[in-house]
Amino acid sequence: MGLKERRILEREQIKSKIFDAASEIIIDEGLAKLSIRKIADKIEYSPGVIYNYFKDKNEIVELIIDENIQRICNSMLELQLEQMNPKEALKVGLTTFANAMLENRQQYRAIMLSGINLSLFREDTARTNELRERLVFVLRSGIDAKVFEPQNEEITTMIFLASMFGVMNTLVQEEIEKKDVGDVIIQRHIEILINGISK
Amino acid sequence: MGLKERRILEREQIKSKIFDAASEIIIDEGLAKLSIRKIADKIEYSPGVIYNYFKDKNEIVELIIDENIQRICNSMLELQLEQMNPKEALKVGLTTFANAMLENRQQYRAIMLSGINLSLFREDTARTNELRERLVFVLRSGIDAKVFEPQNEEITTMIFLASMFGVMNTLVQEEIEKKDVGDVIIQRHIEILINGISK
Amino acid sequence: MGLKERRILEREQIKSKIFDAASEIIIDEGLAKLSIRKIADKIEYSPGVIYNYFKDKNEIVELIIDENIQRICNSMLELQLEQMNPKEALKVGLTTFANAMLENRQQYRAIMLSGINLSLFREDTARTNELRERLVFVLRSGIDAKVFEPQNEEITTMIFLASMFGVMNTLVQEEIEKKDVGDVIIQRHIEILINGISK
Amino acid sequence: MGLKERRILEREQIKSKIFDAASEIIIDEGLAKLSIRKIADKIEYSPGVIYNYFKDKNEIVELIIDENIQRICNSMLELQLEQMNPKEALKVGLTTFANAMLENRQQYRAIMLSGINLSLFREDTARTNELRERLVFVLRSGIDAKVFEPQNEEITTMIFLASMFGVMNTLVQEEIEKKDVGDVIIQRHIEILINGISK
DNA sequence: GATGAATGAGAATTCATTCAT
DNA sequence: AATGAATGAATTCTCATTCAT
Repeated sequence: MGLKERRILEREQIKSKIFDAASEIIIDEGLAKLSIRKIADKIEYSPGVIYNYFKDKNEIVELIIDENIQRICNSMLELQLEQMNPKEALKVGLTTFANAMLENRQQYRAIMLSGINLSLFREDTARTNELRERLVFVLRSGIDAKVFEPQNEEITTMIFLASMFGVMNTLVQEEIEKKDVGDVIIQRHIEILINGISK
Repeated sequence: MGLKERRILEREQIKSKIFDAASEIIIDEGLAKLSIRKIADKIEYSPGVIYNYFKDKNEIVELIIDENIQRICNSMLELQLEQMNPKEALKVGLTTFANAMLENRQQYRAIMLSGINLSLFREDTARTNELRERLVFVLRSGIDAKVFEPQNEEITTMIFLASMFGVMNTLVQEEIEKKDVGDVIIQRHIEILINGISK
Repeated sequence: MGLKERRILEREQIKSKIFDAASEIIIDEGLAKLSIRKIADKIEYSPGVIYNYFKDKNEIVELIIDENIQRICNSMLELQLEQMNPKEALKVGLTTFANAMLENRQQYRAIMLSGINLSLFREDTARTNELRERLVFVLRSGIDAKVFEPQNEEITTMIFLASMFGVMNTLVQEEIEKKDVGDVIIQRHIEILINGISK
Repeated sequence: MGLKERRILEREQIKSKIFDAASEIIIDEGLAKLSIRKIADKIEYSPGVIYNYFKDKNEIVELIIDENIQRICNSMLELQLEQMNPKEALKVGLTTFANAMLENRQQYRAIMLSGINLSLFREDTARTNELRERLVFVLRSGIDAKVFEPQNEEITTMIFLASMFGVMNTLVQEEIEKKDVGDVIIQRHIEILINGISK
């Protein structure tokens, strides 16, 4: 491995370190308490160094949020929902979505609270769009198959996602960390939602 | 009225003034922009005086959040849900709850943003307890009347409230301020939830 | 003297202290080296305190510059130029102007170099306008009296002021502080200018 | 050419590159925006390398200023003033001087802003000395030819140069960039100066 | 009780300079 | 000679809180 490669590698490592430190601070203390100085302290570098790797604090936050949104979306988009019946598809999809969100609890909270989760509904991020379209597709299939009540699929999708967010947020806030309790709540929640739109 | 009483009264009045000023700032500019200086400017007192009435800034914020939670709870607790059939009771109750939350969008957001809405589920505030109990009661009536599926009412209550929070949060964040659009979403949401637990 | 008056007085004193400290720093080290911290160090207060008296650093700088412009303008505007013959009026006016500028050498340099002396020609500050008008009037009188060559008075005024600035700047920079040497140069300069437009 | 010579040549080339990059930045963005990082970016070298060629940032700035002073001086020194009559010589000389200054407005401003144009009068830079001597010579010729008033030529030279600086500074600051307007002012200015010392 | 000046710690950011590689 | 990461001190500004009056 040449010098250049090592440099690049090291660079990536430090970038990761900064990224992870910021994530941890968000997890431990919340987004509002994140500061450049705290990150620097955590990685035991001087504050200025962070600007060698990121444009500004905002870039770090946005990257963390983006990364999480991508991860959450991807988890569901990897599924082969089209091959399942609509109810099953919804159930599997939403469950996967929930689990992906709970994977990084506090980071998810950062997303939720930063006002940036707008993007899930409004901005044209490829992934979030895909996610919504996938859900809309499943709902439409179900309506066509006379399994779901015929209702505006866009609105239903929005409600489902928003509702998921709310329940996830509560789980995180209530610090219901025991997997079994959380799972019961999530399952029941998804059941209610699917029931709620079924004939 | 003796001197003492007047003193106490005056004290309460100033406390209120501070409280209201802080509320207004949160409503107008958001929790992040709330500062002691701003409160002081608004009430036309000096900053220091605020510490004669409140321990610190945090206490004010917590009180405001509490008050809003109370208000939101009360709006629903004032209803005579017992006299309605369970479905109707749920629908009216949740709609009222939603409207109460949307009344002060920014303050509601402050509640969301501070990790304090824990209290809705965990802390033994009289009002929040009552709210939960009321919902549990309605659910139980519905189960007894064979209108709702027999399921753990505590969990269902939690899910309902959390789900409401999620949708409200999205409405506020998406800045869906037109009442009619918001109303459609809220109604559809409540419909899904009630349908979801109905036989 | 009541408490309030004393407070106001003290406030003015501190404001002056800040103002003077800033002036001194400009004088000693130049505008580029002026910083809030340096001011604070000089007055032996904490940096934050400065923001109790001035909006920001810029306000301080602008005030210093304004004040000096006012002072310089006033010195000339107080003269009764109309009662003199045009040549005499010009000579007295420009000499006064020069002396006023040299009074606060470094502050004058701050004005000169800050790019703010624009105002002398462009902005509609009452005083600077008046100054220009006064000179234009003198020139016009001289032209009417066939003492000066008929030429655009606005342009001549601009050239005179700019030329004065240049010579003053050089005197300050060259640190020609001995009054007699400076005076000779200034007198010769003014002579040349007046000669230069005379028939 | 031996290895040593090539090394020296290369060294000079890089030095030039740094120098030119810095000049461009000053021209485009002004002295205040000049930074080592920016220079490094421009020449596509790393920041550290600059310190192999220059002691520090200041040295670069001073060299640029020197160079500009040289250039401005040279523009006038190249003229064959001795072959003209004194008035013509002054007019041509000062006009050339003015145009040379306006060629690089920003750099000229850098000269003004740094207290370094001292050198024009005080330091024994060969070129600036020559410039002053040339003007002194022209003035003396005029005095001998009874065209100019007999007066101290050193002082007159100083006044002329200082006056030119003042007017140039104003032109640059007022952003009078249209050549025709600027030219009128410059010509009128030079006229006044020459008139001012003529019999 | 009220004042409001002052503090001190903290925020983000910039940048000349150094130095191990 | 060149790299570029790191430093450390600097910048402006904000704000909760304290305290002498």
